[in-house]
Amino acid sequence: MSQSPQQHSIESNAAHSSVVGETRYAKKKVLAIEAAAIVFANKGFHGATTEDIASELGIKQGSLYYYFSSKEEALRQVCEYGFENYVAQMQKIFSRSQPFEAKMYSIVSSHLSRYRQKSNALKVHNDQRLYLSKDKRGRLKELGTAYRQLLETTLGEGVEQGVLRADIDLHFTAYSIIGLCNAWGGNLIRDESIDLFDTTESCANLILRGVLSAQQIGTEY
Amino acid sequence: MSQSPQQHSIESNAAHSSVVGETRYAKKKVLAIEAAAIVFANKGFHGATTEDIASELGIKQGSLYYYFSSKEEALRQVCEYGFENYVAQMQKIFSRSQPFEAKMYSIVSSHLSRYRQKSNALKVHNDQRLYLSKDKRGRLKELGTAYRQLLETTLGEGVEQGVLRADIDLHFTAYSIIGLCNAWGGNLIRDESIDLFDTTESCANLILRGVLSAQQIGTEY
Amino acid sequence: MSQSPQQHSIESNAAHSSVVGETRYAKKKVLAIEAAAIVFANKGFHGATTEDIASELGIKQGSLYYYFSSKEEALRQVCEYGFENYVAQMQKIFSRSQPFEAKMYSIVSSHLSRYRQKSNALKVHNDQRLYLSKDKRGRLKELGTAYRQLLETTLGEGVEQGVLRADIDLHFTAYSIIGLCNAWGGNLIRDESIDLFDTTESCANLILRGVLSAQQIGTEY
Amino acid sequence: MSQSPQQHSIESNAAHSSVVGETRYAKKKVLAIEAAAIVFANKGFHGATTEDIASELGIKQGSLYYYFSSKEEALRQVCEYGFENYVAQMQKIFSRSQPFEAKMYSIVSSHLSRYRQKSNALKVHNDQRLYLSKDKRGRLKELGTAYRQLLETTLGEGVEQGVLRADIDLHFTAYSIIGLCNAWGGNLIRDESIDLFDTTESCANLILRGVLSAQQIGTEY
DNA sequence: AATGAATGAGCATTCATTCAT
DNA sequence: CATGAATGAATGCTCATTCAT
Repeated sequence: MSQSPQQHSIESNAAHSSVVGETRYAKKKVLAIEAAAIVFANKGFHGATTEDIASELGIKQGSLYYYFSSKEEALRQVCEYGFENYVAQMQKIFSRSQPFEAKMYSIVSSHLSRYRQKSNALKVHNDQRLYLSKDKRGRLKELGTAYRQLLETTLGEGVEQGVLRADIDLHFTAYSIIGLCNAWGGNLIRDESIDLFDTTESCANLILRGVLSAQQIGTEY
Repeated sequence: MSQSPQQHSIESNAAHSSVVGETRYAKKKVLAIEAAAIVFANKGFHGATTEDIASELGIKQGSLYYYFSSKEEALRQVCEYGFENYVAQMQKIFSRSQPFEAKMYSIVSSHLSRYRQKSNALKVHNDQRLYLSKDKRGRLKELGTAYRQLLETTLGEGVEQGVLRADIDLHFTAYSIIGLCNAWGGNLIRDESIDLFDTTESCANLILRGVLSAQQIGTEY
Repeated sequence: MSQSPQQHSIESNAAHSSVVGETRYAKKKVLAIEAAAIVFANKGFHGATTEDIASELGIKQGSLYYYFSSKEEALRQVCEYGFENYVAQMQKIFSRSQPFEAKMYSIVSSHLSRYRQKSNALKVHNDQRLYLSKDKRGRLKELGTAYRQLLETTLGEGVEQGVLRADIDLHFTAYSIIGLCNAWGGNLIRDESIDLFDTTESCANLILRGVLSAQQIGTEY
Repeated sequence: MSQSPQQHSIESNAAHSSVVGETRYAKKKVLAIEAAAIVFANKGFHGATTEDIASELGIKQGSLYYYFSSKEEALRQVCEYGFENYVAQMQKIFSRSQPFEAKMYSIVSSHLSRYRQKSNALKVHNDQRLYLSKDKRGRLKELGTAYRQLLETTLGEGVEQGVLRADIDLHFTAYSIIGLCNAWGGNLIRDESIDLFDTTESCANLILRGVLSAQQIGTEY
């Protein structure tokens, strides 16, 4: 049915035709995903047309089906592409052995700078993944769960080490960190004048220390 | 040209024919806005069809145009409806004289409970307003600016009173509070099992105190 | 089916309820036909909406059906209204006993001045009557035939009297006079700056004498 | 945005890929314009549907948009197509050096035979061009002006040569010739039994000599 | 006599998708 | 690999028409 050449999909982990290079197809497929990401990020899944994506990629509309078997499939691949990259980077951070506070800076910094580098795919994952039919969300759910657990584990370690308050809810806190970063990520993409470093600082600080002044915390807690 | 009855739009501030009752039209118009809000919240602006909205309202598709002159106009009215209500409630809170910490609880509580009460219109405002053409966003921008200033002012008072740390960025903090609440608001709508009270507590706590334990703060700050 | 009160249709020749006055209905019905004529003349039958007509008449769209049982019926009545008036006036001219040349002036003058007096109904008859379904054209065909015969008869008399050339085709000539007048009628409505008297003179002259100079005619004929 | 292939519009004057052949697209585009002309001529612009045009062309309704970006655009192109052809043919006639009277026969003959050859596009131009929005009429106005000037110039020459009466209004006469021919053109399309040659003769004769008999002209003029 | 409200059918337009070349 | 051409289903919107009040 589809003309898409599955024998060399970049999605498969199959051995490459050569050790060094990727096939021409695989290279262009990445470009296709990125083109789709740009378009979905700007117009939303339903607001985007296959024509938009094709012209972003510099090919004709019908030719897009050489790379994606359907528009929804394009969305799935964009989401996975964006989120996989993201999670992979986060895993590196989590595996590093460093003070908790520094780790938190790294987490936030990584998240935000990824947005600023026009990582449209991640934005698409965050904003549009719910438009995927359930049977296409499997891999994303896996990744999401893995990621949140990683984050929760890290937070749990912080609690055990006495660096974090014992009364925080790990699940809640993980979600909140992600939510806060996503909110600012959106701002960073929309408004280029926002300073990335300042925002990273502020976010990490808010998460770590909240807004109350020291004496207040002493007083009431 | 249009058959839509502009003479009694609920949007106008014109005096009603009687103090007590709204016209039948005005009542149904509100229902229409709410129906549109439900549909837009679930499917997104571009994913929703006028047929979806009409059937949610219990009328035929074409009849919807008796209430909205276009789909985009429906989006605009939903956004304004949701945001106006929200801002009005916030203004009440801001005008109350109460300790800062309590005020923060009120702000978060108000924001989140509004989502839980299926305030789809607010969710639509947050997620879909960017699909409005620029010339339809005027009122929304006004409201948004007014709201952020209110929040920033409140935070500024907290700083002056010494309740909040002097080094926080008011603008950043205001945005962050809104972003965090919106993230959890989305979760609350999607997942009914999440406890509203717990979430409110946790959000307010995170914003106020962050995650670090007391001695850490003492140590490093 | 229709709510239209046929008992006092202005179309019927039934005795009026009073010798002097027409009923209120009959008066407004005429206004309705004239409103429809204006709209059809400007926008064409298919380009016009019942809303256009109603608002021209100063009532609400649904109310129009009190006067016309359907849009097409409105067209029929406009056409008949316009053409009946026109034919009646022509009949007066034809019945007058006067030199042929003067008669031709009268015919042209009557036709053109009728257009200039915003006789939209006549324009509608000329331009839009073909959009009537065949079973609604009966009366119009009668009138048209009667009119053309009248005109042809008049031309025939001209030939018999030796005023007109013997070799002209009566049928052709009648059609041509009508066609020429209609063409100028359209111009007169569209462009108010065109002088009615000049145009009448010119039309009559063209029909009577053509464009050739006298000696040419002598020479070649 | 549109899938319509603008790069090879037959409207452009760009060099063709080969001297001999037009592209397949260009050929079918002409067919599309002619199909639209037939439908518009029969039903009027507003009375015609894109489905009518598509089925006349033998394709599905949606596919029509491969050739026209909108229904109104189709009307514009039909009008220009019809009128351009017509004006071009007229220009040939005007440039020929021949006695005035023969020229008039040519003009009328050309005009009428064009109608008879089912030149629906010309009829559409005459009857429907006013339904074009003003910003789409530019080219048509140019052509119309050019044509009328040509005709007026020719008539002016006739006057100078003494072939035409000195007292005729060039502008008026030009318009009248066009109007008369259009009126008969409509008849010729509608009624196949009308003889083209006779009609041409009669029209030219009427324009040249009018209807009065020779002695009358002598008498009164 | 008129209106508000609704309907349903029609229509222009868009767009994902297919496929021969 | 890529494209031109076409399709068909959907979808926003219009509008003549109906009818209870």
